[in-house]
Amino acid sequence: MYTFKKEERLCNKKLLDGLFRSGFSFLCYPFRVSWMQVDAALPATVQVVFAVSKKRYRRAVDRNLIKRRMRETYRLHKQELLHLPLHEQNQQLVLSINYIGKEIADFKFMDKKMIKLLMQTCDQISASHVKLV
RNA sequence: GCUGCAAAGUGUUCUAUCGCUGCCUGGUUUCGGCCGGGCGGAGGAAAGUCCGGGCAACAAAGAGCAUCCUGCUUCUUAACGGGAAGGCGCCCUGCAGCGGGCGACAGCCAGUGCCACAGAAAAUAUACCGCCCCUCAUCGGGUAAGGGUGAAAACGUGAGGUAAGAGCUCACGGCAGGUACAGGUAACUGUAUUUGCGGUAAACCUCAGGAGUUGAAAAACCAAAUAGGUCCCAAAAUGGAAGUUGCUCGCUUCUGUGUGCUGUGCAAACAGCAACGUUGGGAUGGGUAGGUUGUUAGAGCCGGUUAGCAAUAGCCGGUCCAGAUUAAUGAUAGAAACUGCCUUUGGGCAGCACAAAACCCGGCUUAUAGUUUUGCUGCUGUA
Repeated sequence: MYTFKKEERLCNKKLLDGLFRSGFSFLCYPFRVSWMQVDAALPATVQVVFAVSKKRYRRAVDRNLIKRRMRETYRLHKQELLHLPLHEQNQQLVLSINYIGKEIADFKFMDKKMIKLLMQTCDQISASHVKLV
């Protein structure tokens, strides 16, 4: 349920390249999201990657803190907001979430934004699906 | 007691819920998994990547030259540009000692160069003022005692000496080199004697010692997939159209097909040969992505003991202590320490440093809230 194992992380280099080259993207401050639907079988319904700019945050301690908060908020909400709708539509997704905020946000703020982000993603996917059909 | 400096040590803790990662392990299974349990899981600097080593691959007869690095001595070590002890110089300090701090601290008596501005002159003294001699005077000659300049002025003071002067001579003193003796493993120190007297080697250089190159994205291995390379074997045609047949295969006819060479022919063209290409099969070594090893039992850590002034080393006993790889070591809530501020002495509010392993060690450097210990400077109080 609230797990976040290796299968749910995006490690495949080819998929990553494809995501950044031809995926869709939108902004949901303080995050920037890129996503792409995948036909080939994945080990999990959604594979995700979190990123924080090294240019913006010089110290490794800060980057770690942001990534951990992002991961935690994603972990708590992904099941009901992302996995269930996708499962109904029989879709698979790769996702990247970039942190672009200028300051280190606290947990509550990130939590709120992550819920919004996930819902927005779902909307976009179903919209594109309808368009294709 | 306070303050400052230096050195050494320490670098918040606990509970609940939900997770991540490594190892061990129980049950179940349709052998894909599923449900559990236990034990570990960032640092003193993990940082900067500045030195040194292990390890790995490649290179390599030996010697010299070049280039780069190091530079008081002895010791320590796997090694070092690190460390320890000692020597010398400078500073704290007006002198000496104690104590503390700092020092690229080998050689300008091998050679070459450089020394801004000012100043007459910055090094075999081209003499500005001055002094002395000669002269009626100028010119000329001697002179580094004095003036002024400068970061630095021809070793300092006194005497002799002289026309005036000058280490020219002498006495005392300063610094440097040589020699002898004494002490010390040595750097060096002391005494005697002798020779000399600007600085600069983070100037070239000289001397002594050292350095192969590249780094875990090193390197070794694994079975598949994809595209292409090379080699071998086989097929000689192949595409299109028409006919034959109920249809397909097959067969027949017509037509098109790159390069080179040879032959026939005036030419178009035809025939033959060659490799290349085409199709199918096989082999091969490399690249990409993936996985495993390398990769955490080590110059390890803790305690004791022996040797040593110490760095350090030996011996004995105990112990196993992170291992990620788009990169784990967390999030939330509550409580307790600690530090400020407020206070109605119940408490309330705020803060809690610097900073994240990436093959592994030894150092150095830099960052660091608090707090503990030791030493020292300064101030103040008491006896």
